Amino acid sequence: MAEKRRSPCTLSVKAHAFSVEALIGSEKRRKLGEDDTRVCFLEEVTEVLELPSNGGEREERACNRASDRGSEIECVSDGSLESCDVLLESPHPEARAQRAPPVTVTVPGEEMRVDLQGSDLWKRFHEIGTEMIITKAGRRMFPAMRVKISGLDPHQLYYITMDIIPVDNKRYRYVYHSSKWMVAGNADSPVPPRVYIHPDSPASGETWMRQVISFDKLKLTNNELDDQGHIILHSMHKYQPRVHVIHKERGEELSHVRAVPQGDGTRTLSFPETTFTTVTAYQNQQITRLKIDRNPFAKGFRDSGRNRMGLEALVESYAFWRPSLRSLTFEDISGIKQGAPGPHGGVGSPHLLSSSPCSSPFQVWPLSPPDYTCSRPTHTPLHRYSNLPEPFPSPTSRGPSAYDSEGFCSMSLPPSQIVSASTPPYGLYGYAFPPSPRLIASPDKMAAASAAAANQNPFLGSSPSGTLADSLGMLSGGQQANFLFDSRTLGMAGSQSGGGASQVTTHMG
Amino acid sequence: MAEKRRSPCTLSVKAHAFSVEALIGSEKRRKLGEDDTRVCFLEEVTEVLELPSNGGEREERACNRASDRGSEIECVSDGSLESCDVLLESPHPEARAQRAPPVTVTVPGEEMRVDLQGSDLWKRFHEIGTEMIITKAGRRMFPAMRVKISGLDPHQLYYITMDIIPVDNKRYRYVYHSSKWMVAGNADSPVPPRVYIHPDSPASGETWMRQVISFDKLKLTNNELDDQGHIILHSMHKYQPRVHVIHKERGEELSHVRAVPQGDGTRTLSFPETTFTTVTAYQNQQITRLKIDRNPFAKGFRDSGRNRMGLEALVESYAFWRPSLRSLTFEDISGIKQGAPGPHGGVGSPHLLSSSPCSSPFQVWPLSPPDYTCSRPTHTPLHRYSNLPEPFPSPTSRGPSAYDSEGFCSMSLPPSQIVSASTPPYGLYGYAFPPSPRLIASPDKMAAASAAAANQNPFLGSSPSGTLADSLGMLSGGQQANFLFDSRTLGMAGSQSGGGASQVTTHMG
DNA sequence: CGCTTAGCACCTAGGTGAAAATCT
DNA sequence: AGATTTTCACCTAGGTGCTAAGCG
Repeated sequence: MAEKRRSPCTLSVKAHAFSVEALIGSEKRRKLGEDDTRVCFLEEVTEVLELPSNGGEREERACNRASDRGSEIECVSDGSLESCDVLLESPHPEARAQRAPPVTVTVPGEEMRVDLQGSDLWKRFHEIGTEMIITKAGRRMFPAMRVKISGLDPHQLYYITMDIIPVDNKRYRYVYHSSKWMVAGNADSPVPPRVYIHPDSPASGETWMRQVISFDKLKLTNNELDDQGHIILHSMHKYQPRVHVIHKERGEELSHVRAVPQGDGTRTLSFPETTFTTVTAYQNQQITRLKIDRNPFAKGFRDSGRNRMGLEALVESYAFWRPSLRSLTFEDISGIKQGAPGPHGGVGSPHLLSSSPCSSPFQVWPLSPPDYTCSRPTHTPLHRYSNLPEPFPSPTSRGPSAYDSEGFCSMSLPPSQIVSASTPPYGLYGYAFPPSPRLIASPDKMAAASAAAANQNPFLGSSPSGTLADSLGMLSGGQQANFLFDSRTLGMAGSQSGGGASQVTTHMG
Repeated sequence: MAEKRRSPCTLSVKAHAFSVEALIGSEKRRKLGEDDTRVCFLEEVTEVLELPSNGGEREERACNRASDRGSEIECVSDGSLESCDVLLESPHPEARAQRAPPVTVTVPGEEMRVDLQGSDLWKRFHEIGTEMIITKAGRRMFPAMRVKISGLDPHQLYYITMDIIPVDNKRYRYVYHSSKWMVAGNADSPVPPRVYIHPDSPASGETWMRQVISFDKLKLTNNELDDQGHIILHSMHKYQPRVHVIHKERGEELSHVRAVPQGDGTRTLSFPETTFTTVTAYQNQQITRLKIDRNPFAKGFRDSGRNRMGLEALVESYAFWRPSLRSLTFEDISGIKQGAPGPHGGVGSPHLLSSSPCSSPFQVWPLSPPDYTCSRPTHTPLHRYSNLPEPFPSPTSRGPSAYDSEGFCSMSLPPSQIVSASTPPYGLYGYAFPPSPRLIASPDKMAAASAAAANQNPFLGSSPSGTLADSLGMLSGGQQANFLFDSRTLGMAGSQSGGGASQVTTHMG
């Protein structure tokens, strides 16, 4: 099966050029793990920013971005064991200084909190320097943005949208020699701004809060003439995704166009760890690896997994095609290893083919953390890299935590843990959330809703799922009957739902 | 490849019991074909029915159905070459007699027309006796309901929903001996009524009219405890799908629940050829065959196709596993044939393994058309069976018309037409409509919409696709700026869009 | 015996990065 | 030489009817 692939055990041509630094990666932080949903005990951080109109460094950099409407919240809080210094980082110090109270609040006392799901994975990428492939036909993001929102008025309607704005006005190029992104000039000319409207929009606050709001259907393209509605970006630029929560005013659906996104009923949220650089082909091998290890659709490029033959068979077949097994080069080893860090360690020769570039003769620790400033628009301190030399986890151990498996270095782990890689990583990350049909942000809007028995008219009666009611606007409550979430309540709720996720709390009317 | 299937060339165990009548089928009507979208020159039929409140035979039969709200339109018009008598049929003669003018019309002069897409295929099934499988997990319908609507107010918002009501209060069983559905008692107790809300809802009339509105994501289940929002039905009962067009009143989205579906802003449409009997396993072999031949997902059960080996290889491999090739039984032949009516005729022995039960020694014409009255709630005359003995089409010819390929009898066609089956039926029927991304009823609502360049604020500016505007309710027009379609205009439009489709025109406010 | 269910092989549909080809 | 496009094998995800087993 695996032999069908033309060269399953070799790095790309660019592998000849990658640097040792790039192969090592700044791995650390191994959590008690419970996937992305593990509990966060850290205090949430509230950053309510009011960008007056135009101004500040960012405004000058961002060409096509669609900001400057409503208040913008940036959240960097983190439930992981990472240094809490990060919590106070902000890519926009000038904006943080303006920290302003929320403007007119339609529902006084209501407080909205947003958790970024999969924050840990995002940070793993961010530490390396997240890259997102863009293609003419449109390419999904991985990871995808997933948020969980609290504090909405359950009976009000909201649109939730996402856009992606430039982080600066620079163009970048990746220097293999130094494994760094370097400025390569000014940004290209603006592209048509686009917004991805979450397909469940509009929906009630109740509906939104009940589900993880996923943007995994969103696609990025570099085709400026795209007619598929994908988000158009420039390659080799840095971007920041943003989520917008837009309160739908009753009776205003067909008018007051401009008021919708600009009014106080709109909140804009961004998570600095979700910034990324657009590419048409991955530049950093670590990014490639992490994508392959975590994106289920790239499973074909993992050599671990249940369908894999054992080490012996692999070596045999490999020797069959490449008779000079004994004269394996670094490229050979890396190639084998890159995809097959899994089931071998426990049964075969864990040293010969153990699992990562780290085991290569070139393996070294970086003397200093890589400079990621190019990948972050801020002056963020690099605290997170301070504990780099921690032992790496098993590259493919598939324990209860999705974040325990990375596929990097395994040398410090006993072979038994490596063997556990043979159990496939099904259901990791959000792609296999526990099937809670109504709660998953479905592409279909779960449109078929129970119209509640006991009534001949399917449009009458209560709607257990709420979907029908949401879609048909049959909610009985109104602005007079709002649920009020205060910050204390939400803070407590954080220990139930938002573990490990970036969070933000704000007021919204 | 094909040999992997355990018994690719045998009928099911039930094959021993099927009747010759069931194998023959009432085939006829071979059109010039242009798929489902071929032009219809027949005059459209308008049937505006006002079901007063309760009354009529049907009301007594339907137990759980959610009718009796708004006016209900039944349409049986047809653009095919079928006898035009059908055009005047109605399953509800008593209702037809009442043919009433539309009730309060919000927009005077506006006339709504609905075309059933794929009407020809529906009729093919209907002639046999459509069966739909229901499962615990939910099963899609095939064919799926697809309609095209004209005459809506482009600037108003509408919900489009579908429900499925019992045709009578009977339970049925299929008698293999006579290939008929027979009444087997009274209907089972009612099930929770459910409504499938088209995922694009709500959307503007403009949006709805621009696309084929497909209900192919709808699923049927026999699980009365279903929590997936699927439509719950009883097995072995007869049902009629209905489409509802519900005008969304501005400002009423959160109240006046009952008014929404009952008011004059609601139109209910049903197409008698879409009635079906629910089953947990197909009863009539003809239905099985037609499903396999037309549903792309059942392609694995067709033995035609590009990946198929030639007849010789097929026979060889068949003989390999079943050494008694020379003593092929009818079951053997039927088995081969059932799946492989395709590439053999032109190259090998078209008589030995040619393509259908019709070529079996049992092949006969039915002396009288099968009694389908059970499958139709009406006293519809059986005109459509009058021209039964017409030559059958190529079973797998894949010409420009999806309706030219059926997989029944090929004996009257030259081998060359049969060989053409080797070109796969990709893109037939609606599953592969010409990709007009914005116009296809997408599960995603095409949420990422262009916010029109030229504006920093993505929520401002015009929306070329209309999607953003529709979703955010930013249409500038209102009730004062309605497009008016009169019946003449719509009739002309029929030659562009609704060819071969069932149509209905009504007034709607 | 009739009907239902669960597992299966076989598909469609489409998301991956690799690699080669092409563009600039 | 760098960036982009295209094609491909290999996946996920899920829709088919078949089959055998289960149920009443």
